[in-house]
Amino acid sequence: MSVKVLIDPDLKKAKAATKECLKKRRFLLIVGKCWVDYRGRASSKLDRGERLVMIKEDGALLIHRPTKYEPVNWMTGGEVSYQVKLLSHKREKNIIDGLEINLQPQDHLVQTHAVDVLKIQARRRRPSESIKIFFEGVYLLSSLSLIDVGDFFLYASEEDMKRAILIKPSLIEPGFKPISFEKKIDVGFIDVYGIDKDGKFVVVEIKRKTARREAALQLARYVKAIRGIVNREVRGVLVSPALAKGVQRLLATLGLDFRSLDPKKCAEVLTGHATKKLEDFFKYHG
Amino acid sequence: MSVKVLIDPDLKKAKAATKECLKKRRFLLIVGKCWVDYRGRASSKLDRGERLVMIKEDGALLIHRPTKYEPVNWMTGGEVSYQVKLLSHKREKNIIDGLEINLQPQDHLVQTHAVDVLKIQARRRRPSESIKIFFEGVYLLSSLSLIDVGDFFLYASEEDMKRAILIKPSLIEPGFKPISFEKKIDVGFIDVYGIDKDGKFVVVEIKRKTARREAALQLARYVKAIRGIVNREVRGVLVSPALAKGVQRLLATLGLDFRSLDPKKCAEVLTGHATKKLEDFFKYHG
DNA sequence: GAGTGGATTTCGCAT
DNA sequence: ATGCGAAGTCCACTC
Repeated sequence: MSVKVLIDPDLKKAKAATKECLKKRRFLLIVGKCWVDYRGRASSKLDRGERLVMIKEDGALLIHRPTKYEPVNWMTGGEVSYQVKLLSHKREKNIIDGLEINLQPQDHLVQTHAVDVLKIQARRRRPSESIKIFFEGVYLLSSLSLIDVGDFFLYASEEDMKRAILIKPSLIEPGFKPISFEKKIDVGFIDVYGIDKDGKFVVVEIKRKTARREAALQLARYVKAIRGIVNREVRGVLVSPALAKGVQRLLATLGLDFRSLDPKKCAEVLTGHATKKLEDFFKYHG
Repeated sequence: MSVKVLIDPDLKKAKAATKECLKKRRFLLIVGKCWVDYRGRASSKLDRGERLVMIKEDGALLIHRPTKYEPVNWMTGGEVSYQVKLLSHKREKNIIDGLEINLQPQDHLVQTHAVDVLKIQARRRRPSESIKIFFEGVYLLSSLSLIDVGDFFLYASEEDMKRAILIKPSLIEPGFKPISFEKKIDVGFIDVYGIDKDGKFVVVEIKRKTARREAALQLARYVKAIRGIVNREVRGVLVSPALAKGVQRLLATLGLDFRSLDPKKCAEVLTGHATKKLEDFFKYHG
C-alpha cells in the first residue's frame, strides 16, 4: 500500500502528479475548486465550486459535491482516455467588491483577468462522452495504490427470495412443489414454476418490494404463455411484501393470486438452512 | 476552505479526527484497510481490503473499492447517526507463512491474536439500515470544509425533448399543434397531447432511448383512456430515437404511429431558441 | 455488440 | 409520508 499526498500544490505540480497517477493507473483523489462540462448522452454544465474528484484504477471518474449520495458528474470505468493540461482562462471580475459574478463586459464595474487552470478531460467512445474538469485551485491531491481482493456477499435480494422459496416452498402455500427456477419462456423469465396441492401448474412472480401494476401484468403474460404450452390448469401467484394501490383488484380481474412475503423472512429461512456462504458470514460476524 | 490531513495516523488519532469531523459535519475521507457489514434493505458482508470511505456533510456514506463506478456499500444522506469507537478484534493467523487466511481453530497452523480496530457505524431509520466499518489500519484521513454553491444544469434529457417539441411541434409531424404538457390522466402521465392537421387528437409518448415493448403498451393505455373521455378520433404517436426489436410490429398491431427523434436534435432546437440557461452555457464554454 | 430486467437503485415531484 | 416514473441510471447476464 502506497500513499502520496500533496497539500495545496500549485497547478503545475498538480498536473505532474495527476499525469503520473493516471499513467500508473493508480487511484486518484483531487479536492479543489473547479467547474465541469459534460457532453455525451446529455449535456451538462456545473458552475464553479469546491468538490472531490475521484479517478479509479479502471478509469472510472466521479465528481462529488459536499452532499448527496450520487456524483454530480461521472464516467463509468472501462475504455476511458485522459488528457491533462495547463491552460489560461479569461475570467470577469467585479472590481468593486471582488465578488466573482459574471456581468456584461460593457459594465464598467467589471474587468477581465486571466487565471491558470488545470484541465482534466476524460473521453470515451460507445457511448461517445466527454467530461472536462477545470481546476482553478487544488487543495489536496492524493495518489493511492489500493489492494482489495476481499469478497463481497449480498443477502436477501430478490435472488435470495427465490432461493428461500425453493428451500421452503410452503412460503408460497401448503403443498406447493417447485419444479423450475428462473424458467425462460418466450415472453420473459418466470421466477419460480411448480405444482400446487391439486396438481395445477403454478407460475410464481417475485418482487422484493411493493408489487405494482406491471408485476401483475407481467405475471398474467407468463400465465397466458404457459397455458398455451401445457394442457393443464395454470395458476399465477404474485409474491411480494405488499401490493400497490389498485393491484389487488387488478389481480382479481386477471384471476391471479397474491402471497405476502417479506424478504427478511426469506433471509431467516436461508439462515436456518445455511449455505457455505452464510456459514462464512456468521462465522465472521456472529 | 480548510483541509486537514493525517497520513498513517494510529487508530486513536484517527478516531479523534473522525469524531471531530462528524461532529462539525465536515466532509470526511478515510483511506484504509477495513471490512464492512451492512444490514437493512438487504444484508451484505465485505471482506478485508483497502478502500476509500467518504462521509459527506449531509451524512451520506460511500465506500469505494479501487474500480467501478458504484460504491460497494453506501448510505444515502439525511437522518443518519454515526458512532465511532475503538475496539479489539480477534483474528486468526496462519503462523507458518503469515498469510491472513481464516482456517479452523483446531488447525495447529493457526493462532489467534487480538488486533485493534476502529469501528464506524452509520445508522438510519426509515428504512432501518446499519453499516459497520471496521478499520484495521488508516493510511490517509482528511477532513474537508467544501464550499459549493455552483449551479448545475443538465440538457437534452427527456424533459428537454418535451420542451423541444413544444417549441417546434413539426418535430412530431407537419401541422401538429400541442395542447397540453405532462397531462395527468388516471392511468399515468401523457408526455405531450395535441391535435393533428386533420383535427384528430394526438397522444405523444416520448422516450429518450430506444423504445421498448412497454413504451408501446403504455401509449396504448393512454390512447384508450383518452378515447373513453373525448368524442373524437384519437391517435397515438411514440417518439424516440429508435425502436427495440418487435416494437414496430407491436405498434402496427395496436394502431399506433412512430416518429424517430434524436435527443441531440432536440438540444439543437433548444439552442436555436436559447433560453437564459443556454446563453449562459455557451457564453462560458463556447 | 445489443437487448433485458433488477437494484440496498437514487432522485424528484405529486398526492 | 407514500407513490410513481425517469435516469447521462449502473450492472450482470443472455443472445
